[in-house]
Amino acid sequence: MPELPEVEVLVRHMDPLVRGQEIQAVTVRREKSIRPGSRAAFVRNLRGAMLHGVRRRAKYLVFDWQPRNKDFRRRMLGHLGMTGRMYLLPGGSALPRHAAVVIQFQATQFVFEDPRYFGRLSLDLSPLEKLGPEPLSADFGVEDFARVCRRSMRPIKNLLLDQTVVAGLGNIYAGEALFRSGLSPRLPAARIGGRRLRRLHAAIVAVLEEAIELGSTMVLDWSGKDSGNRLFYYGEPRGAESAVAERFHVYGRAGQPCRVCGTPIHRIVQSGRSSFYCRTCQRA
DNA sequence: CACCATGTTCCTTG
DNA sequence: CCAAGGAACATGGT
Repeated sequence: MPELPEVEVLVRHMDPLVRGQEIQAVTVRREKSIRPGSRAAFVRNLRGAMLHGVRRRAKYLVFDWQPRNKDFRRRMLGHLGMTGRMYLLPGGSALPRHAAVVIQFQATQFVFEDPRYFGRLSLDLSPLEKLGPEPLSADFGVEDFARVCRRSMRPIKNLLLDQTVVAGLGNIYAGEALFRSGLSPRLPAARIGGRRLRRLHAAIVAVLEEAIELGSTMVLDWSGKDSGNRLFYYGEPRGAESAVAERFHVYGRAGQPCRVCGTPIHRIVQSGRSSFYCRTCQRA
């Protein structure tokens, strides 16, 4: 489920539910999901801690708490990888097969489930240091963004996936932002002029904001059972069926007509990943 | 059976 | 040093 908007919506749901909760017990059912780090150190640091809350940075979740011993760590990083989910279940509920880590609160249990094990939890916060600006904050300035683009010959799609350039875009929203700004994903970044770069910058912000807005209108399937709309674990939309169905303009739509001009959406592979775009609306 | 998949990191090659 | 490609991680959907 993980690009910036999905993590943001998850955090907004989860923060009020974990804030003020005391960690009674921690079960690491899959040690590889604590990475880097060991099960023993992880459990020792979390047990007895009082959660302050959870927030988002790029695609990461940052949990912070008051540890039971002042020498213990007070923050944890979470990443959902490709298929990770985090949710709360009533205490004592049956766990899904791929529940990797379970944290017990008073009446509920936090579950980190991840079939593919690309996601992780860790007490090591250092990955945050390498991240570029948050796209929805004032740190994401159009001038800085333009400067980075102008000195790179990499295809713009690849640049948008680079978390040091802007933090939080993934394959879906990078492609959607390029569609919205009318740019081919193959364009060498340095060949995009100031005007088009400004349009791209604005498209990145708009695409992310709209996705968060859409996600916020849905009811989370808090049980974690629903595979939801196949990409994320949102449950049913509240009176916004069509918005969900038409959520993407290009992602996953190879062969289907462009919503603007009707040209079949084209699929190419860049750096081993699919890029979808309209060859009429998105020019080189 | 085949192919594809929202992410990151590491390694090799140019 | 930079950029690109492939592999690895391991499973599930179509």
